[in-house]
Amino acid sequence: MIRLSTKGRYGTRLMLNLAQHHGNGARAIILRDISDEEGISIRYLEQIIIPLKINRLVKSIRGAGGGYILGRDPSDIKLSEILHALEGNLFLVECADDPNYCEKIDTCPTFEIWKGATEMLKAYFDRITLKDIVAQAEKIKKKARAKVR
Amino acid sequence: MIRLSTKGRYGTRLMLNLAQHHGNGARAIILRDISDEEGISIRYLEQIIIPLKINRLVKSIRGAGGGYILGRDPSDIKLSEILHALEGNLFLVECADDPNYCEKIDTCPTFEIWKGATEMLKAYFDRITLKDIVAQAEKIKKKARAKVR
DNA sequence: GATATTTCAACATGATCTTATAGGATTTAT
DNA sequence: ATAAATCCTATAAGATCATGTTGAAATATC
Repeated sequence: MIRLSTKGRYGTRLMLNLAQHHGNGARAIILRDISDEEGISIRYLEQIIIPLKINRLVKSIRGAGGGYILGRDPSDIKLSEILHALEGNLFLVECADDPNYCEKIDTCPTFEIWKGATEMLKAYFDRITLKDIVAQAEKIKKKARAKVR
Repeated sequence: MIRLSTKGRYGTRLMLNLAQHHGNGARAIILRDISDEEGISIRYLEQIIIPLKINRLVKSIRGAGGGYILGRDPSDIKLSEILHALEGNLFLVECADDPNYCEKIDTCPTFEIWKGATEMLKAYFDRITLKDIVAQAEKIKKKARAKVR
């Protein structure tokens, strides 16, 4: 299967949630709230946020009144960075990542194909920032409200 | 991880191998030979070839002297078809495939992003035929020979 | 200083998927 | 009849996914 893992999907929603609460001195967000809003267990969120913290995409504030905030402005965080932190690298095949993975790499007719697909995917996720996703969310919300009226 | 499974990779090499032996009344290829050439166990190849057979990308000939041949001409077999047979759908996320997978789908700001990536991947694999991969393999072989001289 | 809140860390567990191997049944050319 | 193949089913190791448990460390607030 070519499938984005739950880590990547849940982590993106986690970051989106933080981005939506981001801005002018807003307080830190606790995982409990994200868990409730996104329907993901706290335990799993705790695991997912570790690589995001290591890659400085989020900052943690310990103790009472603590929580998490974005490490940078949403306009400065690319989706490719989020996925890279969570999924390791985005390579579709092992051999595009590790040259020693397969000794046939120099004569493999399929190598270039997988590599090309990988680069295309990466470029796609490079073009999308957290700010874009927040805007997309706003758009959807507006549409939903318009429908109700 | 976004990763192509071994089924997809091995299956593509299997099909490439058949394509390289394809043409004017060539006899059927047995898995034993593909196993030796590609370094993949026969038992595993047997499993991989089942969906290829179901999707009529290969034809099987049972009994002694039997083996496998391509179901159609290499120029008429798209890589996307091979991967679709082996990987189910190429959808990067479950929800792009199954509308009932997640009830938030209508309001999910990330849905369109994953869907877009999926469509881009599919279009990429749609443009590549088995014939193209055979040509690529020829090119690599020529280069290797030139190097030796 | 005591308490409550929250992150942080190290495991453990079960479910499911992926990867790979194995044994034997069936079909067919010779 | 025999040998050469595909075909079918089972199974096991390992990885991933998701939750749970226990508790330590940090910090705001009373």
